[in-house]
Amino acid sequence: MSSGRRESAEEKQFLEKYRPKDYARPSVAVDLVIFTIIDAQLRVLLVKRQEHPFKGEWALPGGFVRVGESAKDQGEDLDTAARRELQEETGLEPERVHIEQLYTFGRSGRDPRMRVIAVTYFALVRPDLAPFVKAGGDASHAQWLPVEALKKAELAFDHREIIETGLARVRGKLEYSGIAFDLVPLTFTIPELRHVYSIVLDREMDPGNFRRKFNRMLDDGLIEQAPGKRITASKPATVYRFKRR
DNA sequence: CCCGTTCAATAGTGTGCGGT
DNA sequence: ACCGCACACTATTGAACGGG
Repeated sequence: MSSGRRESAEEKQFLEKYRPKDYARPSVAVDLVIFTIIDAQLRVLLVKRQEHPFKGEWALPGGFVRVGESAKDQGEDLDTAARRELQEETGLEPERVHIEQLYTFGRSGRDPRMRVIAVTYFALVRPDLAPFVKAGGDASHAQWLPVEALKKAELAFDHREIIETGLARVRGKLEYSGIAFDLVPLTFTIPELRHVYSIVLDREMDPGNFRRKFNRMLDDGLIEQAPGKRITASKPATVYRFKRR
Protein backbone atom coordinates (compact mmCIF):
# COMPACT_ATOMS: atom_id res chain seq x y z
CA MET A 1 0.00 0.00 0.00
CA SER A 2 1.88 3.10 -1.21
CA SER A 3 1.20 6.51 0.23
CA GLY A 4 1.25 8.02 -3.25
CA ARG A 5 2.66 11.29 -2.05
CA ARG A 6 5.56 13.04 -3.63
CA GLU A 7 8.82 13.00 -1.73
CA SER A 8 11.25 15.90 -1.74
CA ALA A 9 14.82 15.26 -2.90
CA GLU A 10 16.00 15.52 0.68
CA GLU A 11 13.41 13.03 1.86
CA LYS A 12 14.32 10.67 -0.97
CA GLN A 13 17.93 10.77 0.12
CA PHE A 14 16.91 9.95 3.69
CA LEU A 15 14.82 7.01 2.59
CA GLU A 16 17.64 5.53 0.55
CA LYS A 17 19.89 5.42 3.58
CA TYR A 18 17.11 4.23 5.89
CA ARG A 19 17.76 0.82 7.44
CA PRO A 20 14.71 -0.79 9.08
CA LYS A 21 16.95 -2.94 11.25
CA ASP A 22 17.97 0.16 13.18
CA TYR A 23 14.50 0.26 14.67
CA ALA A 24 12.49 -2.16 16.81
CA ARG A 25 10.22 -4.39 14.76
CA PRO A 26 7.80 -6.24 16.99
CA SER A 27 5.45 -8.76 15.42
CA VAL A 28 1.86 -7.73 14.99
CA ALA A 29 -1.05 -10.10 15.42
CA VAL A 30 -4.80 -9.73 15.15
CA ASP A 31 -6.99 -11.67 17.58
CA LEU A 32 -10.75 -11.93 17.33
CA VAL A 33 -13.32 -12.05 20.09
CA ILE A 34 -16.33 -13.44 18.27
CA PHE A 35 -19.60 -13.41 20.19
CA THR A 36 -22.90 -15.07 19.52
CA ILE A 37 -25.91 -16.26 21.47
CA ILE A 38 -26.68 -19.98 21.57
CA ASP A 39 -29.16 -21.60 23.98
CA ALA A 40 -29.83 -18.26 25.67
CA GLN A 41 -26.16 -17.86 26.56
CA LEU A 42 -23.63 -15.34 25.35
CA ARG A 43 -20.69 -17.28 23.95
CA VAL A 44 -17.27 -16.65 22.52
CA LEU A 45 -15.54 -18.67 19.81
CA LEU A 46 -12.36 -20.49 20.83
CA VAL A 47 -10.02 -22.66 18.79
CA LYS A 48 -7.58 -25.28 20.02
CA ARG A 49 -3.97 -24.37 19.36
CA GLN A 50 -2.23 -26.76 16.98
CA GLU A 51 1.29 -25.54 17.67
CA HIS A 52 3.50 -24.44 20.52
CA PRO A 53 3.35 -22.33 22.57
CA PHE A 54 0.21 -23.29 24.50
CA LYS A 55 -0.26 -26.28 22.16
CA GLY A 56 -3.57 -28.02 22.84
CA GLU A 57 -4.98 -25.11 24.83
CA TRP A 58 -7.94 -22.97 23.88
CA ALA A 59 -7.27 -19.60 22.36
CA LEU A 60 -8.92 -16.84 20.44
CA PRO A 61 -8.85 -17.17 16.68
CA GLY A 62 -6.25 -14.95 15.14
CA GLY A 63 -2.87 -14.80 13.52
CA PHE A 64 -0.01 -12.66 12.42
CA VAL A 65 -0.51 -9.71 10.19
CA ARG A 66 1.25 -10.02 6.87
CA VAL A 67 3.70 -7.17 7.09
CA GLY A 68 5.48 -7.50 3.76
CA GLU A 69 9.15 -7.50 2.90
CA SER A 70 10.09 -4.01 1.86
CA ALA A 71 9.18 -0.39 1.75
CA LYS A 72 7.25 -1.08 -1.44
CA ASP A 73 5.51 -4.19 -0.12
CA GLN A 74 4.24 -3.38 3.36
CA GLY A 75 1.68 -6.18 3.48
CA GLU A 76 -1.97 -6.04 4.44
CA ASP A 77 -3.97 -3.53 6.45
CA LEU A 78 -5.04 -4.38 9.99
CA ASP A 79 -8.75 -4.44 9.17
CA THR A 80 -8.01 -6.61 6.14
CA ALA A 81 -6.12 -9.07 8.32
CA ALA A 82 -8.97 -9.17 10.83
CA ARG A 83 -11.53 -9.87 8.13
CA ARG A 84 -9.30 -12.49 6.57
CA GLU A 85 -8.92 -14.27 9.90
CA LEU A 86 -12.65 -14.07 10.49
CA GLN A 87 -13.35 -15.74 7.19
CA GLU A 88 -10.63 -18.34 7.62
CA GLU A 89 -11.67 -19.29 11.12
CA THR A 90 -15.45 -19.17 10.81
CA GLY A 91 -16.20 -19.50 7.13
CA LEU A 92 -18.58 -16.56 7.51
CA GLU A 93 -18.55 -13.76 5.01
CA PRO A 94 -17.17 -10.66 6.70
CA GLU A 95 -19.94 -8.50 5.22
CA ARG A 96 -22.53 -10.42 7.20
CA VAL A 97 -20.78 -9.96 10.51
CA HIS A 98 -20.35 -6.86 12.63
CA ILE A 99 -16.66 -6.41 13.35
CA GLU A 100 -14.77 -3.54 14.91
CA GLN A 101 -11.49 -2.85 16.59
CA LEU A 102 -11.39 -3.46 20.31
CA TYR A 103 -8.06 -2.62 21.90
CA THR A 104 -4.33 -3.10 21.51
CA PHE A 105 -2.60 -5.55 23.84
CA GLY A 106 1.12 -5.05 23.91
CA ARG A 107 2.31 -6.03 27.37
CA SER A 108 5.92 -7.13 27.30
CA GLY A 109 6.14 -10.89 27.83
CA ARG A 110 2.57 -11.67 26.81
CA ASP A 111 3.96 -14.06 24.18
CA PRO A 112 6.89 -16.32 25.20
CA ARG A 113 8.35 -16.32 21.69
CA MET A 114 8.98 -12.65 21.17
CA ARG A 115 7.46 -9.26 21.43
CA VAL A 116 4.00 -9.49 19.89
CA ILE A 117 1.57 -6.62 19.73
CA ALA A 118 -1.96 -7.89 19.36
CA VAL A 119 -4.54 -5.64 17.77
CA THR A 120 -7.83 -7.18 18.80
CA TYR A 121 -11.25 -7.05 17.20
CA PHE A 122 -14.64 -8.09 18.40
CA ALA A 123 -17.32 -9.49 16.15
CA LEU A 124 -20.98 -10.28 16.64
CA VAL A 125 -22.46 -13.23 14.81
CA ARG A 126 -26.23 -13.46 14.42
CA PRO A 127 -27.55 -16.55 16.21
CA ASP A 128 -29.06 -17.87 12.99
CA LEU A 129 -25.59 -17.89 11.40
CA ALA A 130 -23.66 -19.33 14.35
CA PRO A 131 -24.50 -22.99 13.66
CA PHE A 132 -22.76 -22.74 10.31
CA VAL A 133 -19.49 -21.71 11.87
CA LYS A 134 -16.87 -24.36 11.24
CA ALA A 135 -13.69 -23.09 12.79
CA GLY A 136 -10.85 -24.04 10.49
CA GLY A 137 -13.04 -26.82 9.17
CA ASP A 138 -12.66 -28.99 12.25
CA ALA A 139 -15.40 -28.89 14.87
CA SER A 140 -13.40 -30.77 17.50
CA HIS A 141 -10.93 -27.92 17.43
CA ALA A 142 -13.48 -25.18 17.96
CA GLN A 143 -16.06 -24.41 20.59
CA TRP A 144 -18.51 -21.70 21.54
CA LEU A 145 -17.64 -21.15 25.19
CA PRO A 146 -20.32 -19.53 27.36
CA VAL A 147 -18.82 -16.40 28.87
CA GLU A 148 -20.24 -17.60 32.16
CA ALA A 149 -17.68 -20.44 32.07
CA LEU A 150 -14.83 -18.04 31.43
CA LYS A 151 -13.62 -17.93 35.01
CA LYS A 152 -12.94 -21.67 35.09
CA ALA A 153 -11.51 -21.99 31.59
CA GLU A 154 -7.81 -22.35 30.82
CA LEU A 155 -6.87 -20.00 28.04
CA ALA A 156 -3.66 -19.38 26.14
CA PHE A 157 -1.72 -16.12 26.36
CA ASP A 158 -3.63 -13.17 27.84
CA HIS A 159 -6.75 -14.17 25.98
CA ARG A 160 -8.96 -14.20 29.05
CA GLU A 161 -8.13 -10.54 29.59
CA ILE A 162 -8.88 -9.84 25.94
CA ILE A 163 -12.28 -11.52 26.20
CA GLU A 164 -13.08 -9.61 29.39
CA THR A 165 -12.25 -6.39 27.58
CA GLY A 166 -14.45 -7.39 24.66
CA LEU A 167 -17.27 -8.30 26.98
CA ALA A 168 -17.08 -4.95 28.73
CA ARG A 169 -17.08 -3.18 25.37
CA VAL A 170 -20.11 -5.04 24.06
CA ARG A 171 -22.02 -4.42 27.28
CA GLY A 172 -21.10 -0.76 27.22
CA LYS A 173 -22.10 -0.28 23.61
CA LEU A 174 -25.38 -2.06 24.14
CA GLU A 175 -26.43 0.75 26.44
CA TYR A 176 -26.08 3.57 23.96
CA SER A 177 -26.13 2.04 20.48
CA GLY A 178 -28.02 -0.42 18.40
CA ILE A 179 -25.32 -3.04 18.57
CA ALA A 180 -27.76 -5.68 19.82
CA PHE A 181 -29.05 -5.73 16.26
CA ASP A 182 -26.20 -8.00 15.32
CA LEU A 183 -27.12 -10.54 17.98
CA VAL A 184 -30.74 -11.11 16.97
CA PRO A 185 -32.17 -12.72 13.85
CA LEU A 186 -33.32 -10.42 11.06
CA THR A 187 -36.78 -10.08 12.56
CA PHE A 188 -37.63 -10.14 16.23
CA THR A 189 -40.23 -9.15 18.78
CA ILE A 190 -39.72 -6.67 21.60
CA PRO A 191 -39.51 -9.45 24.20
CA GLU A 192 -36.96 -11.28 22.07
CA LEU A 193 -34.78 -8.19 21.90
CA ARG A 194 -35.26 -7.71 25.63
CA HIS A 195 -34.03 -11.26 26.23
CA VAL A 196 -30.89 -10.51 24.23
CA TYR A 197 -30.23 -7.51 26.45
CA SER A 198 -30.82 -9.67 29.52
CA ILE A 199 -28.39 -12.32 28.28
CA VAL A 200 -25.62 -9.92 27.32
CA LEU A 201 -25.94 -7.69 30.38
CA ASP A 202 -26.61 -10.69 32.64
CA ARG A 203 -29.56 -9.09 34.41
CA GLU A 204 -33.30 -9.02 33.93
CA MET A 205 -34.77 -6.08 32.07
CA ASP A 206 -38.06 -4.56 33.20
CA PRO A 207 -40.61 -5.11 30.41
CA GLY A 208 -42.22 -1.69 30.82
CA ASN A 209 -38.99 0.24 30.88
CA PHE A 210 -37.57 -1.75 28.02
CA ARG A 211 -40.65 -0.87 26.02
CA ARG A 212 -39.93 2.80 26.59
CA LYS A 213 -36.32 2.28 25.51
CA PHE A 214 -37.62 0.43 22.48
CA ASN A 215 -40.02 3.24 21.61
CA ARG A 216 -37.09 5.66 21.70
CA MET A 217 -35.28 3.43 19.17
CA LEU A 218 -38.43 3.49 17.04
CA ASP A 219 -38.55 7.29 17.25
CA ASP A 220 -34.88 7.44 16.27
CA GLY A 221 -35.70 5.45 13.16
CA LEU A 222 -33.41 2.53 14.04
CA ILE A 223 -36.24 0.04 13.91
CA GLU A 224 -39.33 -0.50 11.82
CA GLN A 225 -42.25 -2.84 11.99
CA ALA A 226 -42.06 -5.99 9.88
CA PRO A 227 -45.03 -7.76 8.36
CA GLY A 228 -46.82 -10.44 10.33
CA LYS A 229 -47.09 -11.38 13.99
CA ARG A 230 -45.08 -13.82 16.04
CA ILE A 231 -47.29 -16.52 17.56
CA THR A 232 -46.16 -17.20 21.10
CA ALA A 233 -47.53 -19.07 24.09
CA SER A 234 -49.53 -15.99 24.90
CA LYS A 235 -50.88 -13.26 22.68
CA PRO A 236 -49.09 -12.69 19.35
CA ALA A 237 -46.27 -10.17 19.48
CA THR A 238 -45.52 -7.53 16.86
CA VAL A 239 -42.50 -8.30 14.73
CA TYR A 240 -39.82 -5.70 14.03
CA ARG A 241 -36.60 -5.42 12.05
CA PHE A 242 -33.71 -3.04 11.90
CA LYS A 243 -33.70 -0.52 9.12
CA ARG A 244 -31.00 -1.04 6.52
CA ARG A 245 -28.06 1.21 7.12
C1' DC B 1 -68.55 -38.48 23.20
C1' DC B 2 -68.55 -33.92 20.99
C1' DC B 3 -69.08 -29.17 21.25
C1' DG B 4 -69.32 -24.70 23.25
C1' DT B 5 -68.67 -21.73 27.42
C1' DT B 6 -66.19 -20.19 31.33
C1' DC B 7 -62.18 -19.07 33.80
C1' DA B 8 -57.46 -18.97 35.42
C1' DA B 9 -52.84 -18.45 33.84
C1' DT B 10 -49.64 -16.36 30.94
C1' DA B 11 -47.56 -12.82 28.40
C1' DG B 12 -47.57 -8.52 25.44
C1' DT B 13 -48.54 -3.75 26.01
C1' DG B 14 -48.83 0.67 28.27
C1' DT B 15 -48.81 4.28 32.07
C1' DG B 16 -48.03 6.63 36.56
C1' DC B 17 -45.03 7.85 40.24
C1' DG B 18 -41.14 8.57 42.77
C1' DG B 19 -36.06 8.42 43.19
C1' DT B 20 -31.42 9.64 41.63
C1' DA C 1 -33.63 12.02 31.51
C1' DC C 2 -33.81 7.59 32.74
C1' DC C 3 -34.76 3.79 35.83
C1' DG C 4 -37.20 0.59 39.14
C1' DC C 5 -41.47 -0.69 40.62
C1' DA C 6 -46.37 -1.19 40.66
C1' DC C 7 -50.29 -1.87 38.32
C1' DA C 8 -53.94 -1.93 34.72
C1' DC C 9 -55.52 -3.65 30.46
C1' DT C 10 -55.64 -6.94 26.66
C1' DA C 11 -55.25 -11.23 23.72
C1' DT C 12 -54.61 -15.90 23.71
C1' DT C 13 -54.27 -20.73 25.44
C1' DG C 14 -55.70 -24.70 27.76
C1' DA C 15 -58.08 -26.97 31.45
C1' DA C 16 -62.50 -27.67 33.49
C1' DC C 17 -67.13 -28.07 33.10
C1' DG C 18 -71.70 -29.07 31.55
C1' DG C 19 -75.50 -29.77 28.13
C1' DG C 20 -77.10 -32.27 24.10
